Amino acid sequence: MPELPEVESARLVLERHALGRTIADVDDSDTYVCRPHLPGEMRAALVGRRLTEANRRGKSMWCETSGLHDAEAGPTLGIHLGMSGKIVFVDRGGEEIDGGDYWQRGRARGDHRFTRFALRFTDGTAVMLVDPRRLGRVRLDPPVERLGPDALDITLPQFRAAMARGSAPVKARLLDQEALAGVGNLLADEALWRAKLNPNRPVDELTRAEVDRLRRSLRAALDQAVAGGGVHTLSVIPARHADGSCPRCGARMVRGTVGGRTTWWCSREQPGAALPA
DNA sequence: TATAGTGTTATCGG
DNA sequence: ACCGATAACACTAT
Repeated sequence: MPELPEVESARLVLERHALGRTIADVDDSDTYVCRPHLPGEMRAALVGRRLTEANRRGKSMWCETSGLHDAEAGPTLGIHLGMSGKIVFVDRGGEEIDGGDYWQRGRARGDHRFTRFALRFTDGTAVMLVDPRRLGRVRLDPPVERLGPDALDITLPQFRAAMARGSAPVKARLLDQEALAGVGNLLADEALWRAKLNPNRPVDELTRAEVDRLRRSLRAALDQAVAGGGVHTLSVIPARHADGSCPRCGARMVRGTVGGRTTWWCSREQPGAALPA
């Protein structure tokens, strides 16, 4: 599902099409995705306004809105894609003309069965959140202040600080959105594989050189995935299966659970392994 | 029919 | 209170 690169693709869909159009109607009837709002609450807050900015930090997006009648700006619209969310833009005829294709798996273009939220504009176009699993979220004035630095912007000192606390496995720390924002399960495996670090290594046992190497690897993985439009374009992802082998050295890939998530690593290049029972 | 899953968060135990 | 591990969430694809 969406990690930073996919969310950036979704943000660009909003930026290309949703900014500047006037909101005519809002479908906020899914009370699970739109919690804690009541149905109609977001519609009442947004109709007549325009989206003026599409922002992102880690996997969270938020849009600023215009004021009504030259008044001050409106509320902030927060969007999180969860595990299966996609942002899709459709034209006046309901034809899908952008979005969604950054992650085609399990969904045909134009399949809007799982639309959970939508903004319809005065010109008849619309943006929608298509999210089969409904783990995505849309809300007003979302809390984003708890997120750590965006993984694309994080400086070396900030990255060192993010890895400096506690003794969790390094992969668990990479996934901690309060430490740094944007890294998901696949990106974490890729960065660790590139840095040749075992995902179970406790952060407090990493050398400074290893931490710095990890940041370079993460940066390279992010750049590749953002350019390619998604984490599915990363190198080690195709090897995450039962008889997968390391794309670099050919050794068998090993599967385990780290930080509560399914994790794959190279048995030869990422040694160190399982913590003693 | 049973299971895994690209994310987040409440809850529990140390 | 801090930290880390786990379950739960909702639902589809395999």
